[in-house]
Amino acid sequence: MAADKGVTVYDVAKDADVSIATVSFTIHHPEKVREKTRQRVERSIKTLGYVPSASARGLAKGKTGALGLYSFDFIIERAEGSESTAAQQDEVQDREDCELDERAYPLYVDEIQRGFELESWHQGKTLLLGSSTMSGEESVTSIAGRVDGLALFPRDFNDSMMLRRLSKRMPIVVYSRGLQSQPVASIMSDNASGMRLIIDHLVNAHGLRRLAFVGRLDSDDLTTRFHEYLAYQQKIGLIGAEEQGRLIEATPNEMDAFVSSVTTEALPDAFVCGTDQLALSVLSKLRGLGIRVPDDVAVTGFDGILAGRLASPQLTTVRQSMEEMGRLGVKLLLRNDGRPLQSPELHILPVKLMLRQSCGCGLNGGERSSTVA
Amino acid sequence: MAADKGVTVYDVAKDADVSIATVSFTIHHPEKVREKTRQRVERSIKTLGYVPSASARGLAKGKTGALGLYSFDFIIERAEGSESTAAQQDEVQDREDCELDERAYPLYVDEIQRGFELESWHQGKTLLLGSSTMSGEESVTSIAGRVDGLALFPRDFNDSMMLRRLSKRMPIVVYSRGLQSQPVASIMSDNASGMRLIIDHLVNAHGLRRLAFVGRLDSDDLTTRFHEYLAYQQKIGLIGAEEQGRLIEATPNEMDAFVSSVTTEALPDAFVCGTDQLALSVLSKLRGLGIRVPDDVAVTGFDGILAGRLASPQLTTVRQSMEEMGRLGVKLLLRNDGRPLQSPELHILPVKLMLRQSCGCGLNGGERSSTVA
DNA sequence: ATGAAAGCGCTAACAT
DNA sequence: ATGTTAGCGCTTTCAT
Repeated sequence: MAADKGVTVYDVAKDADVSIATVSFTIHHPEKVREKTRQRVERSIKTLGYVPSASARGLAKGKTGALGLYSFDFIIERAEGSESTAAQQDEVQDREDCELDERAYPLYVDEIQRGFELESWHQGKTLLLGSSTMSGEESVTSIAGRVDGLALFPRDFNDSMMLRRLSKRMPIVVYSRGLQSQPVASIMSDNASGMRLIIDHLVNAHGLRRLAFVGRLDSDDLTTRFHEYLAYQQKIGLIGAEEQGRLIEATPNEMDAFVSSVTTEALPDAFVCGTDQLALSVLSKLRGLGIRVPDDVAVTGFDGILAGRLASPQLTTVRQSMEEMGRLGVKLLLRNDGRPLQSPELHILPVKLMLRQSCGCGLNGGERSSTVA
Repeated sequence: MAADKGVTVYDVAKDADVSIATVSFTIHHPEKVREKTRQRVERSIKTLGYVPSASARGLAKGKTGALGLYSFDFIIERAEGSESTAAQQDEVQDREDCELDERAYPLYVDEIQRGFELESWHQGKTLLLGSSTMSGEESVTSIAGRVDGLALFPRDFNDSMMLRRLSKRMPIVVYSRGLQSQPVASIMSDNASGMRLIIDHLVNAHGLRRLAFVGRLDSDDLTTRFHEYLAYQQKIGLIGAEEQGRLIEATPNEMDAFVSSVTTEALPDAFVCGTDQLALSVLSKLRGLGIRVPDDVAVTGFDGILAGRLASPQLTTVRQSMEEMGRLGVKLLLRNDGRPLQSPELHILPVKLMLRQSCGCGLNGGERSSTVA
C-alpha cells in the first residue's frame, strides 16, 4: 500500500508469464504476437497499472518523442510587469484585483506558443516548455537534453556557440530572428511588406506625410521594420535620401522619450509604432495628454495582438499569422525524420494590414484588411 | 561535420582524461574535485558542447525533474471553437482575420496554467504540457511516464482506475473537482461563498429577488454553485424549502434553452450564470433580443476571466485566484520530496466578488471588490 | 580525489 | 511466435 514505486516491464512479464521482449513487442507490434498472449499481456498491463518509463524508452531509442519551446524571459518579464512597472499604473483603476494586464495579454509569443502546442499535440509529440528563469544557458541546456527538437525565442541571444552546438545535435527553430550564420530554421514575418502596407495606406488613403517611428531597435523585427520605414519613404519621395526619418526611441515601459518628443516638437501626422504593445502605450499617453486619435494624429501598430482589437480606438496594425508561425515551427522540427539542419533557412510568413480606427479608418465599426504574400 | 549525434560523458571523460565518474562528480559536486581536474573537465564540457541526456539521467536517478500539466481537451475545443460554433458567429465582424476569440481567451484554464508555469520554473522544474488530442488514456499515460508529478484538469474523468494507479506512482493534483475517493490533492475555489456573495449583493444592494440560474451541472464547480444558489436562497427566505429555484440549462454554445426561457417566460430580476463564459453569451443574447443590462435585468458571472472585464457592460462576477491555484498545484506536487499522497486532500481557495456594471453597480467606471477567506 | 562497475527500464537485434 | 541479451548514458556505491 505504500510507495508502489514503478511497475516495470519485468513485473508485467512475470505477471503475464512471458519475457520482457514479448511485453515490449505486444505494445509496439500487437499484430505480431499471438492473440492469446497479447490478451494476457494487456490484461497484466492494465491490472498492474503499468506506465512505461519515458526515460528508459528514450535512452534505448535515442529519441525522446518530445519537442521543446524555449522563451527567453518574455514570460517572466510579463509576470513581473504588473508589479514593477510603476509607469503603467497611472491610469489603472483596480490593478490589485487582476493579475493580467488586458493590454498585453495574450502576447505575441503566447499566440505563437498556442500554434506550437496545437501542432505538437496534433503530431503526437509532447511539449516541453522552458523559460530562462535561472541561469540562461544552464536552463536551455537542461531542456535541450529532453527533446528531439527545439524552438527558441532568442532575446539577446549572443551566445551563438551554444546554438551551434545544439544545432548539430537536433533541429533548431528560431523565431523572430534571421540567423543566417547558423544551421537553424528562422521563422519571421514579412516585416518589410507590412511596413510598406502601413505607409502606403497612411499616405494614400489618409494623405498623411509627416510620420514618426516609435520603438527601440532591439530586435531583428524592429530593425527590419525601421529600415523599411526609412527606405520606403525615400523610395516614394516622402523623405530625402540623406534624411534619417524621425525615430523616437521608446520602450513600452519607458515612454519618456515619446512624451518629451510630443510635448517639445510639433506633432507628426502619424506615429508608426514598432509593435502593438508600444502603440497601445502611445495611445494611452496621448489620451493623457489630451491629444485625440485619430483626429489629431494617427497611430499604427505591428503584430496584431488581441489587445489591439479591444483598444479604443481600435488599433490599425499589421497582423502576423502567429498560430501559423507556431505550427510551422513544429513541422520544421519534424521534417527529415528529425535530423539536424545542414544549413541556415529563412521562412518568411505573409502579413495582413488590419485597418481599424486608430489611423482614421473604420470609425463606424467596420474592419478591413489586405494581405500580402 | 555531419550528424554529431550526441556527445556523452564518455567523450568528455576521454577528452579530459578522467573517468566518467569524475565527469559526473564535477557536474554535481564541483567542490569535491580537485581544482585542476574540475577546470579540465569543465573545459572539455564546453569545448565538446556536452548536453546531458535527460533520459539517461532520469533512468539512473529514478526521477525526471519535470512536472506535467494535462488538460482534457479544453484547448482543443477552444481551438476548434471559432470554426465549429456557428452560433457564436452572428455578431462577429471579421472572424477570418483573427483566430482568437476575445470573449474567451485567455480562459480559466489558461490563467491557472500560467501560474503553474511560473511556479514550475521558479522551482527549477521543466514543464510538460499535455492534452487529450489522441486517445485520452494513452495520452495521459504517455505524459505520466515523463514526469515526477502531474496536475490534471479532469473533464469527464470517469476512469478513476487510472487515476488511482497514477496516484500510487507519483503525486497527483486535480483541479476543479473534489475527488475524495482517491489519494489526490484537489484544488477548488470557494464556490459556495462566492455564490453567497453574489446573492447577498443582488438582494441587499439592488433589491432583486427573482433570480434565475443559467448553466448545466456538468462539473463539480457548477454543481456546487447551483446547490448553494438554492440552499442560500432558502436560508434567507428568498425561496421556499420545497422549491427548486429557477434553473436554465444552457451551455455556452447551445443557448437555445436560455433564449426560449427568456422569450416564453417572464424576465427574472437577474440571471445568475454558472461561469463567465456563459454570462458573456447571455449578455450577447440579451443584446440581440433588445433587452438591456443591467436596466432590464442584471447578469452575473463566475470565474473572473479577463474577457469579463472587457465586456460591455463589464461583468460582475466572482473571481478565483487562478494564478494562485496554478502555483499551489506545483507546490503540492513538490512537497514531501515528491512522494505520492497517502490520502485525499481538498484545498479550497478564497474568492473575491468583483462588482462591475452588469449587476447595476459601477456604471461610472469604478470597480469594487470584497473578499472572502 | 578518482576509478571501476553495477544497475536504472526499455528496445531491438539475434536466437530459438 | 517468443525468449536472450546487449547496450542506451548516467548516477552512485564501493574500492583504491
